[in-house]
Amino acid sequence: MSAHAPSSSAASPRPTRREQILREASRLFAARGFHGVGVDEIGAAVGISGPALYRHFAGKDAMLTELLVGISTRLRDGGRQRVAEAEAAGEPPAAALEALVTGHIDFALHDRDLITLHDRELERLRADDRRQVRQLQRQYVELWVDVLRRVHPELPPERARASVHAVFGLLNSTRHLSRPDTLPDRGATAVLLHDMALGAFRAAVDAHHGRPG
Amino acid sequence: MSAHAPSSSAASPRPTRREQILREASRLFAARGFHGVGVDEIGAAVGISGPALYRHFAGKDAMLTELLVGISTRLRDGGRQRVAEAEAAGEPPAAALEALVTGHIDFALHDRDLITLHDRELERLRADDRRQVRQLQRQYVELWVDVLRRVHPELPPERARASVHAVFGLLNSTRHLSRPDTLPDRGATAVLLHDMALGAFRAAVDAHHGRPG
DNA sequence: CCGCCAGGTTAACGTCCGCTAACCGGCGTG
DNA sequence: CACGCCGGTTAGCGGACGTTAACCTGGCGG
Repeated sequence: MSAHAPSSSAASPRPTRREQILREASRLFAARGFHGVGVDEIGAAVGISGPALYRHFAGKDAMLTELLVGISTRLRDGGRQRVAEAEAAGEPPAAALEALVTGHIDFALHDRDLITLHDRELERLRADDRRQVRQLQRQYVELWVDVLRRVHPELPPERARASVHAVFGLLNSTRHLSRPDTLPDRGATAVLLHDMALGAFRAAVDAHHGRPG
Repeated sequence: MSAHAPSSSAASPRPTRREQILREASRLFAARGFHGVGVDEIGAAVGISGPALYRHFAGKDAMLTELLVGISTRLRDGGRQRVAEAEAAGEPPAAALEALVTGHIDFALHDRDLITLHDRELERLRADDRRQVRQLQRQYVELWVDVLRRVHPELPPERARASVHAVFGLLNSTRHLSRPDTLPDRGATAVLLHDMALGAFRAAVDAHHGRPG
């Protein structure tokens, strides 16, 4: 991969050209699919045209790679940090799980296009890049599984993993949501998703002991 | 649309050529995306090659259209039928909701590729076909919303709709699941998803009254 | 037995697309 | 002031892709 990405941390007021391109590319890829968007179109979206993109990226594939590796990394690292903070504060595992849920929702609401891409266009990557992204995703899942099983040690690993995948599906549904026709504001949506995710987890646990009568 | 589809009901032992093509096309489209699959590839998957497909379909677009219209119609009609049956049997609304959940899970587990396609490749349709599919999807969502609000009349419509979308996300996560590395059998997965879906709905309702302390 | 047609084949066409080549202007630095 | 290079431009190439054309064949009805 190319060496010095501009260290995608807190929002810079003046986005660099690279960042503009990545932003527009993610928007277009999410809307029409990787193969459905041409380089001319991406260029036009940032006011330059066509082959000028090659001054910033090795090719169209490199843009998708950077987007997917970027979001997978940020998800994993953000999750790790939240869990570490909760533990450092001496909070119980349940608090760490809530922190994971809240963090993921923030991500899904803020970077909707990237959330869409990262489970939709993974197969378009070159084999080695795909392996890398899958590893990052797996580490993120395992982080959730570990925390979930610390809250409910009686939950078998495969069952915990399936529950986590299901909750990801629930949380990532924000991509269908959040259009003007839905809930009033993002806050309400976030709270609703938070509660539903925890409710789903609780149901997965309750059902595993005898069913609740 | 072309007139006489072979009335896609119960599994015929000898699938017609058209059905073979649709099956393989859905598999390939789900795996690599509509634009990522060539007609030669689809042909090869059923043992014929390339342009022979045009003896059965007007074009590549027509295959996708038929797949998406087909699954959207079957989802909506299947849901309507289950709700009608529950009502005819004099069962309470909660039973109808459970029937919807169970039916959707059956669908998601059995037609995984189609479930994937129908929220992933919608934008590739021609405008009028897209409108039709969206209308079918909307009717399916509204069916769920109506049943859900019959179970919990105090739930505001927008909140109910958001909950339904979130549960769809949860249920459709089977597409990530059900690989060999997950739960032992489909039955266990189905039960888990069923319980989590109902748990998520309950949480959406509980949170709406004062939070449970 | 003839002919037709359903359902294949291969060849070819036109377009689109990713990418490279060649060129160029402006601006910061020695 | 000259120069280099960063970041643009347009032209064009090569290959892939959807689709059409032209042709072929085997089985079935009259």
